[in-house]
Amino acid sequence: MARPREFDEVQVLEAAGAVFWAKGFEATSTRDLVESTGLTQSSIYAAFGDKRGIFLRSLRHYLDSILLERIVRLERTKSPGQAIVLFFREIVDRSLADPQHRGCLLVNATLEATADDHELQAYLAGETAKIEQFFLRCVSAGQAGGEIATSFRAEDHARHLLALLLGLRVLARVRPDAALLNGLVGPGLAAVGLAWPSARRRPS
Amino acid sequence: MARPREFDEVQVLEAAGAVFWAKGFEATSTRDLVESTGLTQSSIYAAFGDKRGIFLRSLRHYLDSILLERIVRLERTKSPGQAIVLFFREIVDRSLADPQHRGCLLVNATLEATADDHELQAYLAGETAKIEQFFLRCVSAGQAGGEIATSFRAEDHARHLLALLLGLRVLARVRPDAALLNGLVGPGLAAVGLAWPSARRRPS
DNA sequence: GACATTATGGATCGTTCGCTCCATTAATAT
DNA sequence: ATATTAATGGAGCGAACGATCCATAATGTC
Repeated sequence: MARPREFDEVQVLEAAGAVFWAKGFEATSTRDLVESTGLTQSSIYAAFGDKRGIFLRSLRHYLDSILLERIVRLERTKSPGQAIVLFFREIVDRSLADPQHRGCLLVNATLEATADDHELQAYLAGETAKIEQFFLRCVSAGQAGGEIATSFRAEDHARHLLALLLGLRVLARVRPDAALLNGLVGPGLAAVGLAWPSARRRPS
Repeated sequence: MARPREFDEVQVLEAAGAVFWAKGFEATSTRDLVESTGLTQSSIYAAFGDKRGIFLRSLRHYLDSILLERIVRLERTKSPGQAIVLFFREIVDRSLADPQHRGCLLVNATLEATADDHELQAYLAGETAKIEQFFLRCVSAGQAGGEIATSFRAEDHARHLLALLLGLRVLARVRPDAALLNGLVGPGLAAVGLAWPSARRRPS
């Protein structure tokens, strides 16, 4: 047909996503993207349309390759309760391991999206709902199997776990402290009747 | 001495804060501030130094007049457990009542602050720590009085409540839904042994 | 090998950005 | 009154912004 691309799209999306992740959409300039991806402005605009386009693409790539992958992997190989516990285990560990303390690209994007941007709002709402549905499936199955507390409806347990996750990711950005992040998960998981390995229960 | 100011500083800080709250720091231009405050650029720069200056001042005003006020008021007039419950009650109600779905200015600012901005990071970390300390005082007193569960150390209960609050505020921005926001608080407060009035326990 | 098609590199477009200059206005101090 | 100090209004600064144009390079089709 024509001249082929010289760049690998996945590599470019990850390079661009890393900058958006660290600095946010507004604070990232197209020159920043040129520097991080190695592409020229021409190539970026030819391939992705505009700045918003490459942002949405890198956000989608991040969600599919990291978040969705984690959900699928845990749900396939672990029990419902263990899937929840290990989900939080991985999030905490990755949050603490990131020297840039970037938190979660989805959360960062969510807080930067304005109310009038209906398209992005709808997409972000849908993605958080995916996480919620993952928790819901785990809780429902866990309740049926006796692994998870039936104190509340599965829907509300799932909502609570979602909020716990998002709050954890906010704190990961501003206070990436092991005692804080590990400590808060214990009571959170206790609400659904799950034990958090690193939790120290109150000496009594 | 000299010519007095023609504007009311509190009004200006609230007008500026409202814009930063809705759009974020980067997406707010100094022209936006001119429009929302009614001041000229000259007056803004003379009074607050630069864009960052008026942002920090309006953030501080927001925290002192809304968040800190709420903490002081509830802690003075309510029992430890009820202070926690009513704190979440007010947050949920205000989140649902805001037609712009702005969430929380503190959370928004936290997610926009980059890791290299040590001054802002330290300030934001300190403010979240203030909320955590409020929860800690309530939990400690509540545990001593038998109102709050002693299942975990008071520190971890407080950390969990902080994460719950921040997660709630994230969801308030992207999914301001009554069933979601009310539903997630029930299991969260149950972890500390508190009842959430609007919670529907599982029919069994 | 000529042609059509697409990618690339680099310059550059018009706009908006944060911010400043300066003349003017309004107050107090002497 | 006059001098002094600070706030105001408006024009405008240089720089950075998102985005585009165009000549050139690299491929497949015929």
